[in-house]
Amino acid sequence: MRRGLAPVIGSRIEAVERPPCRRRPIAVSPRIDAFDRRCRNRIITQIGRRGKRVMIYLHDAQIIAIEPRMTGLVLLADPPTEDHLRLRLRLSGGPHHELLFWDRRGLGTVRLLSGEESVRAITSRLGIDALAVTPGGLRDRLRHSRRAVKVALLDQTVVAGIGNLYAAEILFVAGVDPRARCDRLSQSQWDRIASATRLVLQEAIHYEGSTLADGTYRNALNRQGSYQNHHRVYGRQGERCPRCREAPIRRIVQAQRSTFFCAVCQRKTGIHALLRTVAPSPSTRG
DNA sequence: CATATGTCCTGAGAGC
DNA sequence: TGCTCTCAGGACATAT
Repeated sequence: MRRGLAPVIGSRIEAVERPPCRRRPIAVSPRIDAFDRRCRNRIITQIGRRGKRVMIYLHDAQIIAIEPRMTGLVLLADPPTEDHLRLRLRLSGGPHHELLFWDRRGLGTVRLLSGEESVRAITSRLGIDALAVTPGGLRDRLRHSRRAVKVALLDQTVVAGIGNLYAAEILFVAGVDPRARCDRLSQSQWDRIASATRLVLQEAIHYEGSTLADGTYRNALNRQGSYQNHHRVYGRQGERCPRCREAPIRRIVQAQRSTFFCAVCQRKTGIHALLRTVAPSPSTRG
């Protein structure tokens, strides 16, 4: 999302409005009239990101913080439907005349922050950024936690930026059982989790995200991502594991969220986990 | 303090 | 066909 918004750097905000929407009005703060007044005639100087939040920096040190949550989209193109259009920033002086926030389920939020202090207030609870995780950073924070590692990876105060889909993919690539307690993980497992986190997220960014069966996720130009075609385990319960090509991918529920994994390739301990670190097995089949 | 649960929301799909 | 029910999961508030 952040990358897709780069074209509006340098544009001027002419107005902020809430389009007519039959659904519940979006949660904006401050209220829309103050939001509009404080944004008018400001120049967008940079687009940033803190965890999963998109940050639009204005020239007077204000910042628009967008939290898309499940179904929120930030768009420079026409939205999928007019019905769920929640917020419109009218722009001038650049290639796009509007920046939209569209949200089918309406869980997302948009906040206007004044300066670094309020940014800190809103982001101070975020952990290390997912694209910058280190094995030591993860281990220091979680080595005494009794939680299942998959649940801990979803905690944004531990690592900021991993969602449910990516937690499953990361642990599969790392070869770690999602049910394993954090306080039972070895240094080598933390190493693999950290590198798998960076690998999976960089892949996902390369393919512009995952547009799942509900078709919701789109980039800033309303185009689908293609990372769903590269998912190793997410949503693939019952299919054979892409690594061992034998065991079926299993679906379980942890903390009210679906988890997908291979019970053979993601064992807590044992010879399989040890062998895996030595040589990533080439398939002898197929 | 650490961890778990309830809450919000809409559309899709199941079951009858 | 149309109704009711369940589920998906982000972050935060509240409970244990």
